[in-house]
Amino acid sequence: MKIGYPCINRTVGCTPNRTFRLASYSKERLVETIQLNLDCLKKTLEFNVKNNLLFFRIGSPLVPFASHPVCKFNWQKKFKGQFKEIGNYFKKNKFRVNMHPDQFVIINALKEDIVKRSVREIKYHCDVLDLLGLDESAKIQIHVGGVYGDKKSAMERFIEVYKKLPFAIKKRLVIENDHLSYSLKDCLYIFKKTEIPIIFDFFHHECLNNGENRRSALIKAMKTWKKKDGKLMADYSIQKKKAIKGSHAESIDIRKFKNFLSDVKDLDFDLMLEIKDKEKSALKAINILEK
DNA sequence: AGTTGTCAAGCTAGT
DNA sequence: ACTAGCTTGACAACT
Repeated sequence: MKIGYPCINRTVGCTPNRTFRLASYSKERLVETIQLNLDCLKKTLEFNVKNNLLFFRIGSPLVPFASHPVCKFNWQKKFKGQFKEIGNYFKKNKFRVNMHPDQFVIINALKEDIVKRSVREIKYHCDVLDLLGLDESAKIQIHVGGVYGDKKSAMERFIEVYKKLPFAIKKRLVIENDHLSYSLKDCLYIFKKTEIPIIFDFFHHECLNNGENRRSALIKAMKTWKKKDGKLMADYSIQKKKAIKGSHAESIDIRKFKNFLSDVKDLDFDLMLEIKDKEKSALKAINILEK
């Protein structure tokens, strides 16, 4: 099992998610920001290697406005060498990598324009992973979304849109069970029609399920990952106290985490800790795992 | 230097 | 009607 945390490290003193306002867009600003983000990404990865945190989620703003019409600059070409270098670092250290596009990405939206922009945005995420030279086990996770009061139709729309996506996207796209609309069971239905792998979110499963315990649910989700997809990816979090259902806790609860591990650690999968204090909790988790 | 309102994009549940 | 929350922060203008 590899353990990781998403997008940003609070210790290294920089962020790989710098961006800027659309109003101040310029090619120069874009190039400058991408450079700073790549530099920080490298620094973050070095921290992770040192601490054996080998599952990492790259933040979407790595290349700001990449899928926006304002961006006409060929950043892919300009930064090709640096992406390759970071990709080699990922590979050398056997990292598991994923990305998670924003909530605006809804490929089964009713408005054609939203669908189009969503696909563009996913394509950008693919470009990043492709430029890094990562294989099909590097995934892009999205929620099914697009309910608009009729989940059944939304699922059918998702299936139809997914079928027509280019292979470059299909090979990386995975769906995540969410805490409001799509349970594991719903995702399994979509899997049956599309063979899209399911990222299993333990916390969301606690919020929305059909009575399966977490171990048996995890096993069901694991079966949706083929060999070329790599091991199942899972998200882990716990409820933040005195906050609305679904908000993520500030830090890991050691007792709960040990209990969690004892349930599932004999099963081989990679675990992303979606906890607000990021690497701080990830370090606690890896220590518990390695003990 | 520190604080605060706002930022490309959507949706849902809760108030 | 409005906002918090989502994986979530960071920018930029103002004090």
